Amino acid sequence: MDYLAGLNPSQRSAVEQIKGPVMIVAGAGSGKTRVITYRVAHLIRQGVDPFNILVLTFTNKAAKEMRERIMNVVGSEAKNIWMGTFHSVFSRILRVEAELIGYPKNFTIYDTDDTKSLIRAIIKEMNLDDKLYNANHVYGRISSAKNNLISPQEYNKNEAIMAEDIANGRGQLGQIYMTYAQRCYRAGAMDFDDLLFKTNVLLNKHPEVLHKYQHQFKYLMVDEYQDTNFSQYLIVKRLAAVNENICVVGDDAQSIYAFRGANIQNILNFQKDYPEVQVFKLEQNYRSTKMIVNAANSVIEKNQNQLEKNVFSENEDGEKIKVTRAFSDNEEGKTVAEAITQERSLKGLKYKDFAILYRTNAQSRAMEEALRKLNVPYKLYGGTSFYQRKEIKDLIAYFRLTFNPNDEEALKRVINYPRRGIGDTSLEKILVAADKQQYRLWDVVANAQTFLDGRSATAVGNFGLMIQSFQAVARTGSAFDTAMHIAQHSGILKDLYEDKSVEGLSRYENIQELLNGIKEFSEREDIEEKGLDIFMQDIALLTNDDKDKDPNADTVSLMTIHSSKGLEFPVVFIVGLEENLFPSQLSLNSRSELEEERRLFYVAVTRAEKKLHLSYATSRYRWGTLNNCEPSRFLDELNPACLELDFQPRSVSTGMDAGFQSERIAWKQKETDSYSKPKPKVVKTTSILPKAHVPSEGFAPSDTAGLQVGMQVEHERFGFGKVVNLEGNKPDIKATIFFKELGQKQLLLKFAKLRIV
DNA sequence: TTCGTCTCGATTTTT
DNA sequence: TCGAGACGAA
Repeated sequence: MDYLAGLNPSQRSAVEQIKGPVMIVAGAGSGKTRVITYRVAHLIRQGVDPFNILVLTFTNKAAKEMRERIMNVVGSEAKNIWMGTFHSVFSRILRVEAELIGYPKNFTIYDTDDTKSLIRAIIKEMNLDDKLYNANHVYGRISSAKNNLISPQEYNKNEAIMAEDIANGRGQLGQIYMTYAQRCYRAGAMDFDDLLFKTNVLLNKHPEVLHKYQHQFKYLMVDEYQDTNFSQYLIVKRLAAVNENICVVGDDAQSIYAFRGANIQNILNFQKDYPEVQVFKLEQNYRSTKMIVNAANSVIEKNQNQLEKNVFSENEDGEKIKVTRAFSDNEEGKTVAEAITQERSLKGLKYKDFAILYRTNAQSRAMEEALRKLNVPYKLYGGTSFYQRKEIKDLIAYFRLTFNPNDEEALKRVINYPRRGIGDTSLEKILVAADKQQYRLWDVVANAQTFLDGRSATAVGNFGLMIQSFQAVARTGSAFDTAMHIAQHSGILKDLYEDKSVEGLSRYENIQELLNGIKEFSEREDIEEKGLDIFMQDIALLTNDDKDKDPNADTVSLMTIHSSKGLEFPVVFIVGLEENLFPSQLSLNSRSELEEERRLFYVAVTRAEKKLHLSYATSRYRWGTLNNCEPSRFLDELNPACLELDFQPRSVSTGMDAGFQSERIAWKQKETDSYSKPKPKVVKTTSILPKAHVPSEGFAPSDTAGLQVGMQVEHERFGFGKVVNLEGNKPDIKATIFFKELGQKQLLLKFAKLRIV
């Protein structure tokens, strides 16, 4: 039981409570992973068969790490635990049970690109306006329907949803969803959301299957529970219904994926779902200094509706948080880079002790340039992953087609790559033929002569024969031999080899790397089935999972705050603390979105162990134009006692207690000044707008959903006014407002920042 | 069918 | 600014 010795009392009781529903509320840096891994180890030590334990995580990386750590305690038994991401665990189950719900066992998993491409195709086929039916928007809509377990049929029957779509001028959305689902079904494909949606269908329609897994998974644990969506919630709830040995771990303060359907209510309501739940709170932060923890607390307390907890640190007080103001994004980069070199030599730190976190990927450019100038080695996280590269996706599309020739997206991708004279027209004919007669795609391809004529029939026929030959090879060959055969005979390898450009070379190398990976897989001794089809099964579920990131490399880490979740660094820089950037402009419409931004800021702050730097620029290039920026409201929200400014904030009033609020006002003042005495400056659309009105203190735009004619409003710049008319449909509602100072103006509600008075 | 030019749109993204 | 997708000409 020595592993229990290193735990504090609340950690220890959370580990030891193995029966019944348990909720562990784990504050940032409170040793959460430790508790989960020890709890699983403890279950096994108490005689629970690893095979009866299911642990669900959100990332492959988390699953992998935990498994390794559990192995350190209990040894190789840990191999038999069911542990993985929601998607990987349930796709594994679906591969076994797929036929019960009408899918082939070797169904394809459509990734986001496949999904969007199919949606785009459907929108086109239906002759809809692709501006109005923007593929991203439609995808979001379908995805959230699935996450809330609304089937296409239910979607179309649901009056509220239909009314909303019609009000938005998108009455055909339900039809698109319907068609999309049919096309996926016909292609033998599931998208990411389907892996959970169809699992729910399976468990719902087949009580015997539900029963089987309920009895197999006697103990359930869910990590990052605050990030679960309804679909995931229900799967967990169903599986746990018999034994109720369910333990969820999470931190509502770190819920940052609501925009993707995560429902923070799942964790907030857990106690309602299981009234007899045992709640354990891990409140001691072992990661950060008191200063950082206090600062973080001072921010997060501005959110309403939280699980009550008191995160504290017994570490050293630590240094104050340094706030830097720069004139531009480039200057911000420069100060950060200089601070890193300085602090590194001053404190004897390594480059890998530093991280630069930002809200949006676009911000990395200025940072990268500055680091390069000072020869600071850095590593950029995020971005396109290996498996998202075009050449990799192309080759994989051939693999997909070999095992599931009805895979429409794979077919579209490679039927004419490399070039073989099958253009859009022929492809369209194939799709139309399949659609009209409800044939499977492959039936059309394999019988090309029936549907096409002349040259294109031959070309498509040959393509079909080629895929068949791949299937024959796959039946007997090893994963590697099959993959190599396909790479060669599809013409991909040749096509890339002939491209001698730098990019072409690296594409060729990437293919080599994929093939090497498959070779390694072929030679693995710990698994029995080693066909290419097995290798393919999880490939869509792999992401950046750091096949190339060497954790020992001494480099500064650059990443978005989202991808920093779960990580920690001695010194952290959070850059771009400006209104409309962080918090993001798009989050200002609703309280809940703003609260999510605040949680994001909380996550960022709590990544730091020893020292935190914050910075903002007063101007920044965005989409090619120079914009003026104001300091983020989050700077105001931090406890001023934790801050150390490297400049004198201009104060309009006393000069004392000058927070960023006054800095912001001062900034506005400055804009007004510069307005009165024009100087050669980069003219920006917003800066030439009237600035006469100084918004009332604490001005924050209201949710304008309920705005009605006759209401009094305040506009950030135009001042007070009265709504005289509203026209158009959401989200393009146009309001006519009569402003006291400026007269009548028309504003689009989605842009205008209005406060309802 | 293919290739070059144009236009639009643009957060975050564990899967 | 940058990239993907659409569109039009050869």
